[in-house]
Amino acid sequence: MASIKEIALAAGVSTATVSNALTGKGRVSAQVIDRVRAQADALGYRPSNVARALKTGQTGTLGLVMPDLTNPLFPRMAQTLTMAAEQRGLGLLIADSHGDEVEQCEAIRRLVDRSVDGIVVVPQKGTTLEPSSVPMAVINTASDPQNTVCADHAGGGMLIGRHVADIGHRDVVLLGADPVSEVQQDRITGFSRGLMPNIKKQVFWGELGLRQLVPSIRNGATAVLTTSDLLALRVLSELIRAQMDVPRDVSVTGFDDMNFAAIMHPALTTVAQDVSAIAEHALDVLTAKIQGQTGEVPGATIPMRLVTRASTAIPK
Amino acid sequence: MASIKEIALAAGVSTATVSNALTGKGRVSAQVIDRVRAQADALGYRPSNVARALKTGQTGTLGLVMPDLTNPLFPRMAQTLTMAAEQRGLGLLIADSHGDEVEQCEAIRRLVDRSVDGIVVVPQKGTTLEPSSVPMAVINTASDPQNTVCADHAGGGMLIGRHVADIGHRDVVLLGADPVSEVQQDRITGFSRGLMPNIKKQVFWGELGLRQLVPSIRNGATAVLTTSDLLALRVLSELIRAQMDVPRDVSVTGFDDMNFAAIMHPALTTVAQDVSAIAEHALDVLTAKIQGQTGEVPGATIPMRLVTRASTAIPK
DNA sequence: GTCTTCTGATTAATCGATTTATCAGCGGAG
DNA sequence: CTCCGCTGATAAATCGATTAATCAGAAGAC
Repeated sequence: MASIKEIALAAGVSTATVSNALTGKGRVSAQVIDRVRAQADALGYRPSNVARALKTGQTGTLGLVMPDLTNPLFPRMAQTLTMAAEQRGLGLLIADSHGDEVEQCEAIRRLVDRSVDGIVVVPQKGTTLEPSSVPMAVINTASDPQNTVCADHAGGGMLIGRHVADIGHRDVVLLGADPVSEVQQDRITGFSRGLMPNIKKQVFWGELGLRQLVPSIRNGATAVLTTSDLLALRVLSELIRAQMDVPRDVSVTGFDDMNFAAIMHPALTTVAQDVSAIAEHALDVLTAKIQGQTGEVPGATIPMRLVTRASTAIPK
Repeated sequence: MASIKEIALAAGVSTATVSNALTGKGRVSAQVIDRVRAQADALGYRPSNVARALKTGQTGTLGLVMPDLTNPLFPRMAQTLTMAAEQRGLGLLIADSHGDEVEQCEAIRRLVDRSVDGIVVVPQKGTTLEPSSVPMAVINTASDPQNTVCADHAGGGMLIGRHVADIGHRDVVLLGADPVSEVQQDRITGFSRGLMPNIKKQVFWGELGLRQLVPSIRNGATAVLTTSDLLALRVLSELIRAQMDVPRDVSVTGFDDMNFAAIMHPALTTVAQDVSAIAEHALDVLTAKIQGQTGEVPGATIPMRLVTRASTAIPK
């Protein structure tokens, strides 16, 4: 309600002096600063950052574009980014690109129209971003050339692969949900790399893959490595329906360590992303870009952590 | 980049006329409107809503305050609200009140400082909101006097209770996570109301309650009604550990129909919120308040929908 | 004593839109 | 012919801050 003008009037100085006193810029005597500060909080002054934004061209607000939130990891990312932004005194406007590349562009345009200072994008599977007027940070996967920071999906896959190999599996099924997703491709690649070369590997995708599962196991496979916890859950249902026990008859792994992974039965062996490290890094890069650092930053890759639980065991 | 001034120059008119032509206010001849529009999109003009906000006092941005996002329903609400706001041409700033009543106030203050036009609050369990200078809409539960709109938690509980009673259960355990939560209290109340009066009911809470479960079942209980899907998942693990089969030995129900409820094993009987109806109503009320409707709107209650799946069955 | 320098503050422009008050011109009424 | 009313457009104020330019006065240099 109270503006800089009222404070100026009350303190008997000019608005410029009030601004300088409150922001610490310019030259103001100590006593005047005190007087202005006193009047400011006597009047319950809160600066209008709309006005400030108009003059300075910075709104102190970032945008976040997320793919459709069916994947429960995204909300976690959104929340972590919100908190990380908050700590830097920034707001976060969230936009949703519900599964559509066109909508993704639209979402970015909307955010730009709302004059955000920068945008964090978790891109739609298999899309490329057109360059925009505002700085961007991309959270995707190492194999995306536009990538700014991401979890080490391939590395996480390797951890899983090596774990399964270590405990003795020699015939393994790799299951992904959608081959269009670069992230899932990288995870599958990681699996293969983590398993020894002499291990038999079969890669399946989607619904079709789910149906190929049981035959493969009857044919000798002893482990199913999936590219998401949700997918692992579906695999579990499928196996139970086929009267198979996890982990006695077959080991199953997930990816991302979602909230239910620890409490489901059997508890799921999976790998966890360091979401907060990713968020922090994304904002670091983005704020640097906003402040005009021009140098191209190489994409950072945050290691994943193996979480071994009950769903993997030594093959019989 | 291009401002109203450049358009004015290019079209040979004043800035006032440009503004009038583009917004459809004031008196402008048809030809001038055409000329201005042509220049506007020739220059790729995008209005600065920072400037607009400064003059009009409306930013076209709403705030959303959520409790800590451990509950996976909240992200869904956040996403739905984001989309609903988007459709109305509004932005949504999300703030998190990580589990703390003080933080909740802080979050609201931060949003007000960012000059949002109104705030949607999903309050922290067992807290009250202090009145603020900006319009608010509260999404909580019917028994909260500040409530604006909510799912019919008691009604949902009733649906569950009645379903379980209908299929023949006569000794039932009601399990909640935290008695401080008004929402969970209402759900439990609903359970009781849905079950016939002659049915034996025991109410348990939290970790302690989880440990009382198996004894109660050994003692004759045939169904466990929980106040959340996540809790139901934990119950399932507990029962499997005790060598009990769901639903053969005991029926289990959840609440909210979260993403994993349909694909876990056994698939979970639960009730679903009409999240999008709730979001729409919240925004309707909020925008009405912003436009100055002063009349107190009575809290609306959106019915829930029973989803029967494999986790409930006729008791043996 | 004059000239420079530095300090502490003010004046006024500015950001980009909206909006009120004003104005020029034109047609019709009297 | 003059006055009124209407239309289409403009000038200028305004929102609330930031900031470049300016200025008055005191202190220090020579």
